[in-house]
Amino acid sequence: MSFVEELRWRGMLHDIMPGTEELLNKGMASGYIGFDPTADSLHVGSLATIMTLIHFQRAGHKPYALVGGATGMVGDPSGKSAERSLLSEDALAVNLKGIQSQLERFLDFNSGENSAEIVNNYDWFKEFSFLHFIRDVGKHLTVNYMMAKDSVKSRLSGDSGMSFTEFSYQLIQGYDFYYLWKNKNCVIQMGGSDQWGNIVTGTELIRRKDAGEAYALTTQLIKKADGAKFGKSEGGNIWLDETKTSPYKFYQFWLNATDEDVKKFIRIFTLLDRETIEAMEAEHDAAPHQRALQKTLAKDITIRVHGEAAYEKAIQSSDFLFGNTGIEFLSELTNEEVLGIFEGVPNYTVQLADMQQGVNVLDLLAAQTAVFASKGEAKKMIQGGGAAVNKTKITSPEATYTAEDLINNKFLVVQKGKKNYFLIIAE
RNA sequence: GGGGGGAUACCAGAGCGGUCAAAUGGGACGGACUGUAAAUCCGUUGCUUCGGCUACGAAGGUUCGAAUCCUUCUCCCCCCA
Repeated sequence: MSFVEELRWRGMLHDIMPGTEELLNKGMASGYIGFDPTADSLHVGSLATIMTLIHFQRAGHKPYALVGGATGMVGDPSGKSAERSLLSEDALAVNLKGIQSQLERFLDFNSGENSAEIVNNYDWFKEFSFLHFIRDVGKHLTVNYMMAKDSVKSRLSGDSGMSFTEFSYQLIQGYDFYYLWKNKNCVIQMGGSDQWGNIVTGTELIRRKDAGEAYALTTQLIKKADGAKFGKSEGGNIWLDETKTSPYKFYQFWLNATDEDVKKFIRIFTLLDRETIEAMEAEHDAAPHQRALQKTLAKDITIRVHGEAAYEKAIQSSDFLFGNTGIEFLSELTNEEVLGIFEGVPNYTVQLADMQQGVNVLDLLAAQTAVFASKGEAKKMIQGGGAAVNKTKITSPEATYTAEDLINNKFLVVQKGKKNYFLIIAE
């Protein structure tokens, strides 16, 4: 199946420039996607564009992943309603490194002529002087053209204005495309649908500067069925970096996808073929409570991002935390095994001596640990029946816990709501 | 340069001298139901040693008492030139 057909049935395709499909069907082509170094890790939102690159390579084309060492210094105004603050160059360097090492996990860098490559646009911008840039690049595009872009238009009509720096962003990204086209024979740029304007500036530059042909393709922005932004959970982003989002939490994020979303996600985020997915959907509809789709989705992505071992651990933790296993189960484990199960679950340390004296729940959960932000919140939550210790609901804000309650004389398992677990370690 | 309007909790937005820790809606969080779904319903949404304390753009002032009135400042919007 061709690359474009693949994206199409998976529901990933958003927009494609005429001629793109024909070109790709003629044989191997090179294409790229840029990644913004706005943080030191990619998140699940970037995963969709990574999948695009993976499909691109699997279809026999040569993928380039561009990390934006130069563009990151300017800041993409697309989708932003206000001027962004600039990242320091130090922070940028850290971010670039983090993102680059993550990208390396997903693509095949050893597959002959269509091996993936990672490039950094800082490499061709660092020696490019401002004067040469405005002569060689800026001269080819009119301000009128640049102002017609949505990302610029919306800012000009808004209240916050737009700096020259951000206005010029599209030229920088446009030149990236030109550079890769010229030097790496890169004929297509891909990206999320919000990147269409920037990408087309590139094809336009290539046309006007060298009368060359280049192509563009964008993918659907992922939204949840209820319209909410994809990739957030309990107030935080879901990152690919295991120190920012533990594999357990990562696994849980996918496992909790709604029935409606999961059918979309499994097409976008896994490489399973159409027959397999459709068969699985039928199975899911017959027994939705088994959540076969969610489990498959979560497994597939967790393994791809964090590896088999991390997945096994996530399963083990999930089985204990959400399965029928009673709290007694923990007493049969060694301390190391308990810690293993709770790896990725936030934990706090308290004094064993205090526990021997007995500690009031509010002090325990809001003062000695940060399970709750304040005693008031803890109190309300307990009164609302939303907190539990060792899988047993806390009945009153006056309750006291002692060393007697510790499992293995060391652990206390705390739940805030049904899904948020905390481990308290007494030592 | 002249004239007018505005700034309230995560967001939107009421309140215009005491009954205001501040209506209402959204969001977020929790509970029930369930499948660790969706929908629905219910509850919570400043801190507290529960005596109070800090809060309505900032700083002062009037008053027994201010989110509400006055002064100055900062920022935003609109109209005229």
